[in-house]
Amino acid sequence: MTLTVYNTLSGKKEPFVPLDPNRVTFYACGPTVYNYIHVGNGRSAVVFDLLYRLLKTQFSNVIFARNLTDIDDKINASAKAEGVDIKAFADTYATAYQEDMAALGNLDPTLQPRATEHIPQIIDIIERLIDRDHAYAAEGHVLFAVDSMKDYGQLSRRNIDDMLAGARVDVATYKRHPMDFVLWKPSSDDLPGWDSPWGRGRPGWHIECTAMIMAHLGDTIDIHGGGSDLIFPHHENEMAQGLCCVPDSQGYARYWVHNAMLDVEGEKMSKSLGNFTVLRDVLNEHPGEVVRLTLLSAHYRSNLNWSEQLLSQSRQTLDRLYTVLRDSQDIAAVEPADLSSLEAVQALLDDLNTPRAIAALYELTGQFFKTTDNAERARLKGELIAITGILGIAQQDPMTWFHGQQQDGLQPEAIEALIQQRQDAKKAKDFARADAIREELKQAGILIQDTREGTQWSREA
RNA sequence: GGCUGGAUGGCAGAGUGGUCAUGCAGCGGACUGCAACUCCGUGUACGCCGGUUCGAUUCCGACUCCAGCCUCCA
Repeated sequence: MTLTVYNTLSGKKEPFVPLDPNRVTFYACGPTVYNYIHVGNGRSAVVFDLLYRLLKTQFSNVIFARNLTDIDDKINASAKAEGVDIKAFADTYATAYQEDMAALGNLDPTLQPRATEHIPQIIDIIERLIDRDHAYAAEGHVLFAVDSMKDYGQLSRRNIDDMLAGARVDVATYKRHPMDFVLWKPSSDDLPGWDSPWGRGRPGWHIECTAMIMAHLGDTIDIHGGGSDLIFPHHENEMAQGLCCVPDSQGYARYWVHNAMLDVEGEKMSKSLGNFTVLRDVLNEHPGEVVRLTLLSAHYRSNLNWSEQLLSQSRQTLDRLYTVLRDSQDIAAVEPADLSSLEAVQALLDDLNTPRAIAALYELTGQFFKTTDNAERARLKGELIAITGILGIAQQDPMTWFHGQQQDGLQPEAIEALIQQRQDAKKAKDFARADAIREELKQAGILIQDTREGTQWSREA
């Protein structure tokens, strides 16, 4: 069973065959660091982290780069509005981004290149584009000439004329063609800038990704990922640059993978609409694994409507998975001999079908609770661990999951003591006393269960 | 206006030309002193209209509605 992915470029689901199986190259668009990311941004990051994990099960050497765009007019404007240093401002949010990624359980990418560290490479690509007549300098700007490329619009399946019909922007006088986009723009003294053949300036959007890809991954990469809202213009323009700056290019990215948007009440969650939920606010209220599972609960190419109800369902799912792990603490997991024979893994290999994988996980838990055969339980535990390992969920110790962090309130020793008192009361048939203790614990946010494994407790979500 | 995707039971969400998705919630039952956990049982779901077919939620066409992109956006 091999991995298949939906390729935006072809509009079809295709088997994934890397150019070089010994070096799989994968680039995902990271954030422009000018504020805290919202949950929708988190979805993209989780989806591509999952793809990274999955690729690692199939190939020994996967190079995964996720960039940080730390030079951008929005950064400049926001920093100025707050009256802080631009670089310090960008660094603040870059750090916050890393924290958010970790909280979601995302692995560290192989590389996390930053735009400002690739200015020479950016200038080099622009020069090559000019040399090859795909770009031109005008009034301190350098622009990419879209009509110099016959397939421009291929990725987003649109032609220049159609786009012009819907265009609502004023066309800058220095553009030869209205759709031409900026590769380099002049910086005034109060803005970040670098010396270049076209004067002191800074890169336009799009170009930094191409520079980082070519610097670290190569002229042709296997997979390029990002949100579907980046298909046009961002990825279209990246592809145009990437193809045009290389003679006889073998392709810029061979597979384009795009995740669908997160919705709020049927509408895209976005910064411009202002209907977003800041990811770290959610992470303050819910465990990272709950947020992660929620973001994976729909297929990545389907819109996902964000809601509290969804979060609590994910919480329940994780409780169930952790219940299996808790009940099997004294059973050694048996590692599956063939990972790709597992239903859940097959589902994931089929274009990251996470809902089917989660359903398969449920099947496992059901089998686990039904059987009393420890050999089978050991096998099921092993399968569950293998699958949750790929999904990046249920990675904690089950007792840590249920007992939570040592916070304020009742400490474990006190809780255990009360539970013992309740056991004694039950033994003495003093059920009123037993229930009173249970109620007392509940008031303290502690729930107890008399399971077949003995009395268990957990902190209320 | 152009281009992409969607429309599945109370909710979430897969999938399929003809027998089951799955989960949550609900209902009934087992277990339990009671709860909870766990188990068992329980639902005339596939936007609308045509067509193809022995048979369509699934294929084809029209229609309605929704979302996304065409401007910064994951």
